[in-house]
Amino acid sequence: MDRHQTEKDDETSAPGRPTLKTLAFMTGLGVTTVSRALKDAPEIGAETRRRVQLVAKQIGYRPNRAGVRLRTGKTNVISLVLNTEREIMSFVSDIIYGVSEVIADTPYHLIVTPYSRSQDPLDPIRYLVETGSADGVIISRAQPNDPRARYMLERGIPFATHGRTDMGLVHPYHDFDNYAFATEAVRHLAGIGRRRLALLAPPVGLTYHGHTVNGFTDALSEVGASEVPFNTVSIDHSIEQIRMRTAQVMRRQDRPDGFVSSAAAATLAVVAGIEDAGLKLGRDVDVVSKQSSELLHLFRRELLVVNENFRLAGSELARAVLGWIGGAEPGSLQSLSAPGEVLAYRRSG
Amino acid sequence: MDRHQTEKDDETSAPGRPTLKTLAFMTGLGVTTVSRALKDAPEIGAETRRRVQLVAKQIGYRPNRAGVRLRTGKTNVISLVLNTEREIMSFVSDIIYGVSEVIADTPYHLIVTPYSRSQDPLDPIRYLVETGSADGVIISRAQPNDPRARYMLERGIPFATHGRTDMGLVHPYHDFDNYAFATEAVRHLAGIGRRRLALLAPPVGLTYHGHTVNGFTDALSEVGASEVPFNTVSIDHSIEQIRMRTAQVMRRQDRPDGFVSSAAAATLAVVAGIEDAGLKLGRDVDVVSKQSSELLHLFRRELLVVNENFRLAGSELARAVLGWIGGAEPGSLQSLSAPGEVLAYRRSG
DNA sequence: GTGACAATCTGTAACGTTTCAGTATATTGC
DNA sequence: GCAATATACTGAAACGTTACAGATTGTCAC
Repeated sequence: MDRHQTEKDDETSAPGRPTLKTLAFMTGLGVTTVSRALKDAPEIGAETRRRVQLVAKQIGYRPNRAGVRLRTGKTNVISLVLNTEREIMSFVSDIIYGVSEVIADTPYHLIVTPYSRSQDPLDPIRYLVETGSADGVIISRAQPNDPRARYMLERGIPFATHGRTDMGLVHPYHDFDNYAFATEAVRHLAGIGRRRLALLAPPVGLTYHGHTVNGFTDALSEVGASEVPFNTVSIDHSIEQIRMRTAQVMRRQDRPDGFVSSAAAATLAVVAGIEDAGLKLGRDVDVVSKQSSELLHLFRRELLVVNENFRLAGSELARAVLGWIGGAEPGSLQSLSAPGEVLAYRRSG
Repeated sequence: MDRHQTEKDDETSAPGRPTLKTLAFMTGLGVTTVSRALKDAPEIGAETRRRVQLVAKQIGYRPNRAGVRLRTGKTNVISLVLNTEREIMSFVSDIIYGVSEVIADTPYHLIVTPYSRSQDPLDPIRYLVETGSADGVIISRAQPNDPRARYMLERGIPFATHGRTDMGLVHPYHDFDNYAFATEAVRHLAGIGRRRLALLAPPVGLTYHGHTVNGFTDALSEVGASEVPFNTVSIDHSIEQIRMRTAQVMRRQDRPDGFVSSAAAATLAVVAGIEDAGLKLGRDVDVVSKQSSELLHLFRRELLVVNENFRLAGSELARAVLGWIGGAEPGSLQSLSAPGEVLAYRRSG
């Protein structure tokens, strides 16, 4: 009766995709043996192993994800959690591709889990953890005291953050060295004679706001330049708001003669504001901006740029999560990307 | 013995997330009844139904995806298939958010399936279909004779394409009316006195290349303007190539006095090329460009723009796939987005 | 020859869900 | 009062996988 049951289905039911049962029938072995043979278990004879693997390859066997997931809890999914309104456009695109590159030859799938302004950023994380929807999570916009990181750390679910936290807790991250970016930017501006600098910073809640501001102010005192306060807007504000505030500050007599901007789109707004005030980039004022795709030099050739590679960030983050899932020490999965030189495409005037 | 088995686990094993078994124990019903009650099956008493649903809500029951998927084959996954190298940056970002909006209050997850230049575009589709990894697929960069669409149509897997095909086969799609875009662009340029126009078109293989070219040439003869051939580059070419070719053509004496460009990034390159040749936008030549984020007017205020909304495209595509999955007629799930007016931010000179 | 032991292989159960084929109980027709 | 039928519920089996606890050999020491 058992025997009967075991054999009745498979030789006839060819149409579906092959399963362990199919392989078992074809090789004349038990499904357990096949299962173990496929993962190179030592208690299976070497020849049997090869034989099973050969047949599996030939007929294109692919383990059923639902079966594995149900049995083991392993989802083979990495979730990328993104803010629907606030992420930089090229960030989304590049980080996805970066992650994809790394997981391409693994069984992992990438799922994108979005959340919107109105929601608690913890919501999507809770969902993922409670439903066990992913083996690992990547979050962006890290905060010094990040409830999401804390939450995942408590539940023991592997994750990596884009940006660092500052809670005395150790976890994988990848970050761009925004302190170095800001200091280099200030030094460069000082080097071309700029002395009154303004910073268009990242939004206040995020960790790299602090890094950027610190780099900026440290370098200011190093080179003996002064700061023109410009903290009523951040790169998260709308193009229009940034443009207006820039125009305002540029119309004052104590206006800045140099800007440091943390994002390319925001830089477009800053330049527009400068020109609204009737001033000329490269003559009256210089702007150093981060950019993630090499387009700013087309916009205004006088712009000074520092490149940040989000695709690299994506790869690093993916590597970090996979590493943690694979059992590596979280502390060994942290990386910091150094900014390159400040690039001047061409000076005008 | 059965009895014993059935009851032994659940009252004690609280820690894990609730399953149908948990609910069955709590309500004193069988798992079958609970399962049916949760999906409002008519053969379950009205009061029982309400009771089960109440308890389920209270304890936060969520069906286990792996269980459902294994049993029914339903994955509750939509896959967005993207070309790692060729997609427009903002397209990736916006379409993901557009899709997300629509699937937010459904059980669907969005997985991103990338493929690179080197691969056959059919590869990722085959993978998805063979492994049954998604209930529905969204593809971009539709071709007149699209093997991916044909393949999925043959296997009966629901999908939607960004862009139309032209194979006499009916399937859901969303498209921007690029024919209308091109005609409007040409008319506008003619309206401001431009008579020798060049088109920076989409790459030749894609369906909307044809739409754009047809709109362009039809409108040319309508307004009695002439075409300056510019088909050695497309918007898929690199910034540098487009820039160089533009500069070349602008140095000839029979140079164009108007451009129509199908993508914003490419437009930056065109403008750079124009200026390389020592000419001035808005005086010597005008450019009408599509854009998907409202940034071009910051770049050069003389640019003429037509907006294309990729977030909308994402939503429409998601709605289309879900509709097909839900049993709607594929032919009823097609939409075309009309371009708005050509927007002139400010004329110079 | 026998007991011990390693080397290979195997069946059963379980993960959580839905479908199928029932089983009780109440209701109806007559 | 009894069969037929509707109503409300139920257990068993199956989806494909892996872990567990064997089972069957063959080999070796003595």
